[in-house]
Amino acid sequence: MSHTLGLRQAQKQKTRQALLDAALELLEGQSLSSLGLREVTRAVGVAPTAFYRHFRSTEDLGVALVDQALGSLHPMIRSIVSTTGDSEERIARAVELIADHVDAYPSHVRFIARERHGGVRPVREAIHDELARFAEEVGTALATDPQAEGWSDDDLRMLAELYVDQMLVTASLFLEALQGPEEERRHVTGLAVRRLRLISIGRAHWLD
Amino acid sequence: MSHTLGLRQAQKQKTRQALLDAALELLEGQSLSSLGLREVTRAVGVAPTAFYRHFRSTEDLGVALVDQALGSLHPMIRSIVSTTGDSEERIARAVELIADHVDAYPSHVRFIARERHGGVRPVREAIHDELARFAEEVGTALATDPQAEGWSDDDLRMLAELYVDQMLVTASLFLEALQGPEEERRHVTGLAVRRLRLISIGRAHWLD
DNA sequence: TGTACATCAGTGAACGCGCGTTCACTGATGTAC
DNA sequence: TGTACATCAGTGAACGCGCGTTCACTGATGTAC
Repeated sequence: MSHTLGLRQAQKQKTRQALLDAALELLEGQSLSSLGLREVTRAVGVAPTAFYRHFRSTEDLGVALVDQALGSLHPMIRSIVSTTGDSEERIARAVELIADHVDAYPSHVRFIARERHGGVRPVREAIHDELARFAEEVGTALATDPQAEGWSDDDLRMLAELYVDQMLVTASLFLEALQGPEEERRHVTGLAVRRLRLISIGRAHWLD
Repeated sequence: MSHTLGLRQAQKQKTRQALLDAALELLEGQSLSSLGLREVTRAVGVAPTAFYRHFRSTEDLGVALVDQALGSLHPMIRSIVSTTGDSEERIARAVELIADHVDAYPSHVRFIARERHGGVRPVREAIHDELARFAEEVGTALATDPQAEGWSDDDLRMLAELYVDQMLVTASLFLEALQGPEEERRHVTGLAVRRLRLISIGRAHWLD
């Protein structure tokens, strides 16, 4: 029979997740470097000291949030990468998937955009490392594409990083448009599609 | 005869600038949303209350920093835009100018990268507005290029924004490489050049 | 199944500290005559 | 040029407050027999 968590462990996980969720919500209006431990526990409804049963510090909590936020991004990247069809179809599908992701996890996207260049080094580095892994994955996928014939490893890596960057920039634009009218979101969609189209054209003529 | 500031006004400006400089330095290790007024005055060596003679709050100081940081960026953009020569020469020159700018004003670049998606709305908006003006300027310059014939206003705008984004991304990469070995900086240079080259190629074949 | 003991997530009081903000002030600079 | 008054950048004491961290604790859950 499979191992079920004891009651105690399960309750602990629940509190931990509540702390992470509360922190993420509080981070919509501020940066991690100003997030207080007491703020978080107050939002959850536990004593401040309970925080230490789960994290050493808010910095430590921030690193855990990176795992969570980029964990939700990973499947989306896999989807985009594994989409089949011609260039134009794949672009449309990628932008659609990004928009859906922002709808589903706006606070994850905000957290990553904010802390990617934020004031807390370990968090910045965790994001950086994870994004490098994404680029690696995208690069590997690109390498299997017939279009990649004749490309150097360095150039493929460059393209992969450009795609990952564009994905984050696009997600960030959708996030800004989240509150706005439908028209604004369509504008972002159009912009993102044309950016990717330009990159795609550049890619097609790279070896000319 | 020209108007010279009185002694009193001159001294006030000096203190104000000292506050801005001290804040910028403190912001190398944290975000604006956690910057304290007392920290800043302590670094300058004035009483905490003196702060209020110059700014309503650290948020207000942040907006003033945006003016200063993007003010230093503006001439660089003009330089890049007004560079003549073929595509490859202009790309090399642009990347060189960006690298030099990061060397000259690393804390300006760090501040903009950090607060562009940071936790303080008025600062975020001030950066956003100013970057939109930069894109406008780049777009106007692009429109005069013979290569722009047949391009829609929307597509030109898209390209201009892509260039402004790339400039910031590149500046941010140079910033990360600032502490590292010369080799890393050459790597960033190569990467940035090839990114711009890919965009340039996409641009050349946009109307195919 | 029942009992005795161990574990440990969450508590609540207490601490010293630095924060932002107020206020009446001082004394150098500026201005009017 | 000198004098009398106004301005105002910077001061220093005081305030109430929320912060992160410590500590001994409680009582539900887990384990050994």
